Amino acid sequence: MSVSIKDVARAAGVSPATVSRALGRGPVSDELRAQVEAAVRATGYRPNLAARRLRSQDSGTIGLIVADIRNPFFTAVSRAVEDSAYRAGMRVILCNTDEDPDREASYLQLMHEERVTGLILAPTRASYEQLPKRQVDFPVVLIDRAGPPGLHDSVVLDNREATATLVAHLVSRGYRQIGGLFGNASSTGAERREGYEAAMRQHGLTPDARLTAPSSAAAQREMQDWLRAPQRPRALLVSNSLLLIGVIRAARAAGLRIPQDLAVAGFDNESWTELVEPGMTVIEQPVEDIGRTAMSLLFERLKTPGLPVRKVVLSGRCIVRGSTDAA
Amino acid sequence: MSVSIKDVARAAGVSPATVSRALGRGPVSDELRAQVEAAVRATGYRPNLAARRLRSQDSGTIGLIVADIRNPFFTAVSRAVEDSAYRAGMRVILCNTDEDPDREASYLQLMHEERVTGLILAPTRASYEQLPKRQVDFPVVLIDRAGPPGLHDSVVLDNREATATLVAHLVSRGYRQIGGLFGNASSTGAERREGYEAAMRQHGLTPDARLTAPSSAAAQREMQDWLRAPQRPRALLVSNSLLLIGVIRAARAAGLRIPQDLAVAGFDNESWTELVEPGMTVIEQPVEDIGRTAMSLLFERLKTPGLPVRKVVLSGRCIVRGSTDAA
DNA sequence: CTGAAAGCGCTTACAG
DNA sequence: CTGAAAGCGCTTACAG
Repeated sequence: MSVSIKDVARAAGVSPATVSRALGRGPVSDELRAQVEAAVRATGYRPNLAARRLRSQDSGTIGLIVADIRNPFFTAVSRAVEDSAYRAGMRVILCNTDEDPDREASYLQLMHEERVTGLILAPTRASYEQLPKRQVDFPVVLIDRAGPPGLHDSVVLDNREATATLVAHLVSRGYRQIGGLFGNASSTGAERREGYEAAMRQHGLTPDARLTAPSSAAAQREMQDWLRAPQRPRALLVSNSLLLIGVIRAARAAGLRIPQDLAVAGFDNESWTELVEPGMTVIEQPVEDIGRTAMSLLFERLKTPGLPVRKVVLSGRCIVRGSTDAA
Repeated sequence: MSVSIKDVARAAGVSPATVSRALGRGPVSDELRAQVEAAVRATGYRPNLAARRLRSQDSGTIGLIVADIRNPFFTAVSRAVEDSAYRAGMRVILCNTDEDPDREASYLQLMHEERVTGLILAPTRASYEQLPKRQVDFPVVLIDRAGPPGLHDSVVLDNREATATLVAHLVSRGYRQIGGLFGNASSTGAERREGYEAAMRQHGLTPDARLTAPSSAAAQREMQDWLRAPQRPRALLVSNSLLLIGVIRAARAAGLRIPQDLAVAGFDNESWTELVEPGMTVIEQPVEDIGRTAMSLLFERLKTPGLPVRKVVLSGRCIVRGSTDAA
């Protein structure tokens, strides 16, 4: 069937061991190396990674489990992770849980079966309590969502700071009836909600938070009635860009203009948030940094397993646009 | 280190072969099966996929090489492919070329080293001529972009029909100076350009096509001068959603209102194309179908290698919105 | 620097 | 139905 290292060895007139060394970093004379390289070209040989991994006991693979690849935040983080891995000569296995704990559990199992070198994980909210119980044979770095303290390295946004910034911004623009819409499937939604509520109280205002399944459609449904209620919010803080789409749709369906009738502030600086009139005020997350930092934490832990658990908290950047400026 | 099948065998009081059979589809008595399952639980055993693949000569893996995972079209197709694969009990290796032929070549090599069962590929334009020369050990299905005729199965959009539809729509709205902006990195961009030019001539109009690197920023740069030229187009056909973002930005920078000063029609029904005022007229691609069909073609070819080469051409759906309605 | 040999963890004919 | 044995394609001590 496929060309093996033995075929190359035969063609080069050397032993399989020498072929292996010539392709890797082993000591081989220039003469034999040239013969091997010629034989590789002649035979079209490609090493079998399954065999290599089995023998070397090193998968050379990083696992990456994200919650929703449709969320551009995770797409961007994935790209950063893959770039880092590629540079380090490692492969990435990307899996998408869709916020489903069962799928997450099955992917976690897959990571073991693949014997990954390390794992970068955005855990579903339901898996939070499971994390300490689950024994893993490889280092784990949590992204976007922190787990139980002191368990795994993590890199997250400063959600408290970000929500405080948005609330302060809205208050400074004169808004007082500020509602909040948060995803119910992640600790991130929960943290942003807490940050929002704390900030509201600090300003002497009454928080008015709602939770929704993390999709545009669910968010739109949740907003439908709320925006038509007499006590509807005049401004809205929305915890991610998928929900934001639903909010905008609901506002339009209810005949509410942004920002005149309803101010809106969200998360993630997607291209479209600038294009949709009057421009959306958002917290921009340092997506590249999150991915890169996660890989750094992973590599450092692989090198020095005894390191204390580290939590890296990154700041977002508030981009003010027309959606919060009723003037 | 890790628990192996021998450890499970010892714990269950059976041979490794029996453990293997109990975990697979082999014939095992209910009694021994129960013992094995208990031993698996007790030991926390996870099969080593590298070993399994090496021995069984079956990677159980589908390769998926896309051109740009930031393009939501490919994100959506990827999800469909992964769903199909998951249901078939297969894994997917997702790689992203960023339209770089070198990266594509290196990923193609990776696919060989992983001994993938089959490959789904959106080839870069530069690789088009290489395709026939490249010998592959597994079936390949091309998506989004067809290769040389008769070489590989493929599933593509009917680009000619789609562009004809858009041109006819614009003409029916009274536009005659209709320009076209197309990506220069893919055969898709080229096909849409040809379709556009043919349709323009059919309507007795002069085509005015420009090419650009496939990013929002490049598109914006390309449009900058064009939109300020005296002979600027009054309507614009844009070949994907990334370019569309650049076009909208450039139009705004030039102070042109959509659609009053410039009508715009594009591809891919992203959420934001509805939200950005006055709504973008687009061709919606059947992304789910594309992914699913690609997997079907692959599985059918694996089952029946002798099948003739098939090209599945799917129709897009034209969604008319305000961006082409200056009325 | 080079080769012969062992072995990574599985699966699968081969006997029974 | 079950087990002993061979072997998938590599890499890596071990000798020389």
